[in-house]
Amino acid sequence: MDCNCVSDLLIPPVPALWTPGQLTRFAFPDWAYKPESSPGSRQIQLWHFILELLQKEEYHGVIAWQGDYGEFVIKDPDEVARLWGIRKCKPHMNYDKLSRALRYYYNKRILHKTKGKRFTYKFNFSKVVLVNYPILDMANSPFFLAQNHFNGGSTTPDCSPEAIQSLFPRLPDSGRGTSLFDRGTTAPGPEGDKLRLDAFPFLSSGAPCYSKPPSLLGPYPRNPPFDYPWGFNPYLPGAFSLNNCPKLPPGSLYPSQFYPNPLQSSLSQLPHPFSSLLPPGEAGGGERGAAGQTGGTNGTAGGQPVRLCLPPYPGSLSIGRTDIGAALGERVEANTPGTGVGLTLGAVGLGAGTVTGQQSPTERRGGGVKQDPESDSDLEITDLSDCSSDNENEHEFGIRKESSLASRSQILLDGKKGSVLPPISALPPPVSPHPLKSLIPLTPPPPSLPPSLSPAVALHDRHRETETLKMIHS
DNA sequence: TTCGGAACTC
DNA sequence: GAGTTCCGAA
Repeated sequence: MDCNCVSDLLIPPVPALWTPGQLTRFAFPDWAYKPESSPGSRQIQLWHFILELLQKEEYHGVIAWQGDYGEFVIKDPDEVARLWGIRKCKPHMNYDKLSRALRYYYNKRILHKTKGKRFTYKFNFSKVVLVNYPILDMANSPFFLAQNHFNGGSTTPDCSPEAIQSLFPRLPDSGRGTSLFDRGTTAPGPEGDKLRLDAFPFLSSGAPCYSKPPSLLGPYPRNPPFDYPWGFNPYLPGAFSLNNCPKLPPGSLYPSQFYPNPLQSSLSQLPHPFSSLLPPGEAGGGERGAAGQTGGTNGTAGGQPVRLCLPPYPGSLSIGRTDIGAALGERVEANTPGTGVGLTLGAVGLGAGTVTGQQSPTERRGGGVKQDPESDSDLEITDLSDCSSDNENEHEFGIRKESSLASRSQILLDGKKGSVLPPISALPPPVSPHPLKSLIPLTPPPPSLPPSLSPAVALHDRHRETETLKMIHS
């Protein structure tokens, strides 16, 4: 009898950038989570499954990103094995077998073990990328070589513009798409496939630019991995924001990415491919969006020069702010002259991990609450009653939905635990202060935009007023 | 706890 | 090919 337990399991792709409701610590390209990237969900590969779990907030108590970029820890090996067994209709799956399957990836260089850390593995995303999109020779890119543990990744990552550029042999010049490459309508063939930078949000993980990427979760330090001059802290909101990096409004505890509308409006200002981060129909949304689509003059309001606000990457990033910014700017400007781009923080995860005291898997086993029906991020674990053959213990497999909503409510609503949202100082650092992560124009928006629509604009105006007053006083 | 060989299934 | 299962070794 065929196993139908997961035959209908189709996990929708998730956006490359996370909304506040999708609190996660890393943003990986959506294809990395797509079950269709493997030959059918029924034959989902383990590493895809791992990514799925890692993606889902409700499983952060079971498996979660931790430590270096791409590194994850299996907090509950038995639970992960159980979920994997459910997925594969292998009721007798256990961690020993699961780990054997993970070890199977060692030789394939998709995973490797983090020595000295229990149940901790690390994705080799350069390999993963190659598996999915071999056209990107990332394995040979200095950008990724430095991250690659299999070629002596302890070397300082090469974050030079050339290294970064080596990842993107072709940059799009117009239009937007929904996949890794925009399929050029006028230029079929290799030149018609336009790489979407936004399909690689993980490039912004910071890992390639960090000798030691920021640690993320509970027991790990949350300070920036290195010191920044002038007290710059990339993990604070607005650290990369516009106009000499003014802070976000007081209520904005998180970078703009966590606010859908600001995100959209910000992205919509950007030239392609950054504007393509927005869903179709939204990229041009707002009064400032259209210019980005047309490669127009957005980002240069008032004729101000292009300015970039980049963190000074240490180590190999001797190029510092302006250099890499110029490199990026040049690339962007090649397509959209005069477009200013700035860099903002990567996604900050609020995850329900060790910080929030979420339910243990055992506790959640009794719950079975289907949470957030609107979310597309639920892992569809279905009954194994249809599982075939050796499922003599199939009664052990039930539908167990994790009630992450409850834990999320605790995070967000329980005043004792979080007071709506934890203070920014209590937040884990965002993972990716990398320039490619999210780019926001640094120049002020056109005056047509009511300040009420943009707290950042209001701040900017306030800042200008302050500057004016200072000038008057001086 | 981690590893890898070997046989095996699908 | 991609695991799964079993097992002994470190």
